[in-house]
Amino acid sequence: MRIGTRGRYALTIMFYLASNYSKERYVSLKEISDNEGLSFKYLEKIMVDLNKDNYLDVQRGNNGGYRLKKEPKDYSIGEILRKVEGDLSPVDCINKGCSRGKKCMSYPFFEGLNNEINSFVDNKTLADYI
Amino acid sequence: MRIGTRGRYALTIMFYLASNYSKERYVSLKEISDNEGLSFKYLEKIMVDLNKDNYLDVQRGNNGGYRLKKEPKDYSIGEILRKVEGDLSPVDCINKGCSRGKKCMSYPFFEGLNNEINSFVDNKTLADYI
DNA sequence: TGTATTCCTACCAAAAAGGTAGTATAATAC
DNA sequence: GTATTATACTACCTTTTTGGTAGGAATACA
Repeated sequence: MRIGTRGRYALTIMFYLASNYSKERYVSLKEISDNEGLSFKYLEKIMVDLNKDNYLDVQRGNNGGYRLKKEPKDYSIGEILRKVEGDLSPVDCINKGCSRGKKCMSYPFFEGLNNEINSFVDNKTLADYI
Repeated sequence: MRIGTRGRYALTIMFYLASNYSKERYVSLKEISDNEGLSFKYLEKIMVDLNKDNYLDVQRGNNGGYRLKKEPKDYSIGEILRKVEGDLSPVDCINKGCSRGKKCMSYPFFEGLNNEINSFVDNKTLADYI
C-alpha cells in the first residue's frame, strides 16, 4: 500500500507546474529541483515516464522547460500516479486474473478496495489542491 | 499501492479458519498449506505476526493448530492486514508528519486517500466475504 | 516416549527502490 | 556560428524490501 518517491515527486512537479501555469513561460527542472530540494538527475528520469504520450509541453534550450498542456482541472491525480508508478491496483490478480477460481474469498475484497482507490484518485485533479 | 504475499496469505489463512470455524476443532497450518498450495514454512513465519497479542486460539501438539477466538464478523480485514503488512498508509508523511510544511499540496490528497483506504478495509470483516 | 504440532532464530537470493554519471541532442541568444 | 542552457538517452550502482528456506527447540497429547 505504498506510493514511492516516483509518485510523490511526480505530484510535486505537477503541482509546481500547475501553480506556475502560464502560457508565457516554461519551467525548467532545475528550477523545480532547486526549489523543492530534490535531485535534478532523478527528476529527469521521472520525467521520462511522466511525459509519455506528450503529456506536457516541452521546450529545450535557453528559457526552455516544461509547461502544462491542459488546465490543472484536466489533470487527474490518478493519471499522474499511473504514469510513473504503473498500475495502482493493490494486487496483481485484479488485472492478471485470479488463479484460485471461485473459491477465493479474498478476490471480491480486493476488487472493492481497488475500485475505492481508483475512483478516489481519478476523481481528484490538480485544481482540487492548489 | 501494493499488498504483498504476506497480506494475501494472511487473508487466505483467516478465511480458511473462518470457513472452518468450530469450537470443536483446531486447524493446523499443515492442513492450510496443503489445501492452498502454499509454503508451510512461510506461513509459519507469517503466523508470528498474525498471532501477535493472542489474536487467535492456539494449541500445540497432536490435533493442535489455530482457531478463531472471536466470530468472523469481529475480525476486520484492516486489522488482519495491518498485523502482517504493518501500517497501510500510502505515504510515510501521514504518520511521521510532513516535512514540507504548509506549502505541500500533496499532503491533503494523501490524507484523503489514506482515509478512503483505511475506512474501507476497517469496515469489512471476514463475515462479509464467506 | 513417540509423534504432531507450534515457536524461535538464522540465513539467503532475487527484485524493486532510489538514486548517480556521462554523453548526445536541440533550441535560443548573442 | 558558437556558447549556453535546456531536455533526452543510456548505463550503472547501492540499499532496502520481498519472498522465501532451513534447522532445531518447546509443548501437548495419545
